[in-house]
Amino acid sequence: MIKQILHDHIIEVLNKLGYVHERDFTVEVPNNPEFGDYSSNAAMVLGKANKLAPKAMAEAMIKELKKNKSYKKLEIAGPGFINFHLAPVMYQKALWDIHQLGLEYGKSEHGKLEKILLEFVSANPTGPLNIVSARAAAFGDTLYRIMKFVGYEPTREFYVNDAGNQVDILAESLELRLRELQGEKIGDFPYEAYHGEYVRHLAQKLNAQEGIRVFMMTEKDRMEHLKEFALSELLEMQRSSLEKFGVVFEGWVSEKTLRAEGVVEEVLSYLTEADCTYEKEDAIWFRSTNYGDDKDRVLMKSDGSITYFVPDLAYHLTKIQRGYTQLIDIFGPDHHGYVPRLKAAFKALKYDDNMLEIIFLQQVNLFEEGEKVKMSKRAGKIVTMDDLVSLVGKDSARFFFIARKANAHLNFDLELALSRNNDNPVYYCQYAHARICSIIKKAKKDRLMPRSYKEDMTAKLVKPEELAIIQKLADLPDLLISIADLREPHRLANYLEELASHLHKYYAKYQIAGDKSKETTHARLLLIDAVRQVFLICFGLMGLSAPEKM
RNA sequence: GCGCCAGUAGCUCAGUUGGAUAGAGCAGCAGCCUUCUAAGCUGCGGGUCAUGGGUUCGAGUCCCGUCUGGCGUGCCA
Repeated sequence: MIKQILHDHIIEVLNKLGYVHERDFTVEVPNNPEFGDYSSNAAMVLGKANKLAPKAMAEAMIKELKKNKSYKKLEIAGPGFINFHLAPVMYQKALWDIHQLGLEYGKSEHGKLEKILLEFVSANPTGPLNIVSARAAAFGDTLYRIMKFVGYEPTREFYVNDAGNQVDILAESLELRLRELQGEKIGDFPYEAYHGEYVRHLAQKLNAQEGIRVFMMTEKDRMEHLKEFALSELLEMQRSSLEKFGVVFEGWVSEKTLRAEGVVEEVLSYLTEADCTYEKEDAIWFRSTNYGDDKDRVLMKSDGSITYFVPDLAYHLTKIQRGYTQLIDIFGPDHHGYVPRLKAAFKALKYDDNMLEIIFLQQVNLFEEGEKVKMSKRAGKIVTMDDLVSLVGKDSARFFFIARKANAHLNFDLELALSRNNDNPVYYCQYAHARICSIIKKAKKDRLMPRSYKEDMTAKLVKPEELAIIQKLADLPDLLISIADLREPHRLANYLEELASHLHKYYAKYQIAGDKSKETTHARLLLIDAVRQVFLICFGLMGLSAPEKM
C-alpha cells in the first residue's frame, strides 16, 4: 500500500525528468532502520539505460521527490539507493484507510478474474486420507482463498481415480474380508491387497447390511457391487475428513464418468492424429520422447486396458475446454516423474504447456518426542489426516502445513503443535488477536471507547512501535498479491507471526486503553482495532479460527 | 547410472524474486506480573549460508562442477 504509493511517486518523477524506466525497480523495507522506512534501487537499476551514474540520477530524483511533503528525509546511500524517511502523517493516513476498508482491506482486482483451476489432494479413493493429503489440502485451500481475494477466479477440484487397477484390488480386498467374516479360511492376506483396518470395517458394515446375499451374485456382479459400495463409503469418508479440515471442493471429477463419456477414445485419437503413437509388443505407446520426456509411455497395455495417464490427460483437456487459462496441479513428492509426459502431451496436441503448472509438496514427517513416527502403508499402519486433526486440532494442523514452503520437507512436531505457549506459533498469533479483543472489551466496560473513530485521532500515533505496526499492516495488500502469483502461502504464516510479535511488544511497553490522555487512548484503540481486522482477514485466508478469548 | 527437490545458528525454519552489517522462534543463561490476558515481554551469547569455481558495481539468492540427504526412474496410480 505505502510501497505502491512510493512506487507511483517515483514513476511520476522519472517521467517528469524524462528518464526511461523499462526495467522494474523495487521499493522495499530495508533490514537496517538507518536506511529509512523504505528504500528503492530505482537509480541503480535504471542508471545504465539513462546513461547516468546511479548516484547522479538519484540526486536528480531526490530533488524532485522532495517537493512532496510526505517525506521527513530523503537521502542517497551506498551505491545509489534512495532512502525514504516518511513523515508520520503518511502512516497515519494509511491507518485510516485500512480502518475504513475493514475486512475488505487487502482485497484487489489484481487477478483480473482469470480462471484458474486448482487441482489438489486427488487421492485414490482406496483408503483414508493421509498426512500428505492433509498438507495438500491446507496448501491448496489457502492458495485458493488468497487467489480469490486478490481477484482471480479460482476453482478447487478433486480428481477421483474411481476406475482402474487400484479399485479392483480394493474390491478384492473387501471380498476377502467378507469371506473372513463368513467364517472362511482365507490364508495369508495377499501382499498387494489393502491391509488397512478400514477394509475390515467396510466388510462389517456390508456384512451387516447384506450378509450372505453378496455371495449369491455372479462373480462379475459381485465385484461391481463391492466396488460401488467401497467407493461410495470411502469417498464419503474422504469428503467428510476434508470438510472437518475446512476444505471443500467446487468439483469432484470422476475418472469413471470421464471414461463413460468416451474421452479415452477421444484422447487416443487426438494423439494418433498428431502422429505420435505407435504399436510395440501389443501395446500402444506415446512417443513422448519427441517432446522432452525420458522415455516413451504406454497408453494402452497389451491386455487392452488403458493406463492412468490417458484419462488423466483427458481430464486436463476438459479443464482447458471449460475455459481455464491456468491449470495448477498440486502433487505429492512421488509424482514428479509424471510431469514430463503430461507436458509432452500438451506439446504434442499443440497446447501451450506453460498453462500447466505443477507444484510439488515434499513429504511430511511426524515427530513424537524427538523420534520420527514410522509408518507403513503396506502393513496398514499409517497416521491418517483424521488422526492428526483430532489430535492437534484443525488450526494447528493447518497452520503448520501452511507455514513451510511447498518444496521443503516438513517436519511436523506433534508436541509443539499441541503445546499451548509461545513455542507454538498458532497460539502465539491467536493469542495476539484474543488479547486485542480483550483490551477492547475492557475499554468498553471502562467507557474508554470513542463514540466513533475519526481520522484526526490518528495524529496521536507517533511512537516508533506504532508506526512500525502500521507499516506492517500496510504490507498486506502487496504481500497477498505476491503470495498468489508466486504460489507461496507460507509467507502469510510468517507475516502473521511478525504482526503478532509487534502487537505483543507494543502491549508490553504501552498502556493501550487507559493512558492519561484520552486522545492517545482513542488513537491506540483505533490502531489495535486495525490490527485485529488484519488478523481476522489473515485467519480467514488460512482457514483458522479467530478466538476472542483464550 | 539418469532425473527432480533440498542443504542457512545446537534444533525447527525465514530471507521481500540480485541489494547495504544474513534474521526469527526454540533450546541455554539473566531479568519482568498490586496496572488492559505472563499462552506475553526484555537482555546476552550463538554463522566458512554444504563445498569449489564462474557471471557483475553487488551473490544465501543466478550458472557450472563436487559432496550429503529425500524422492522418482512400472504395460502402478
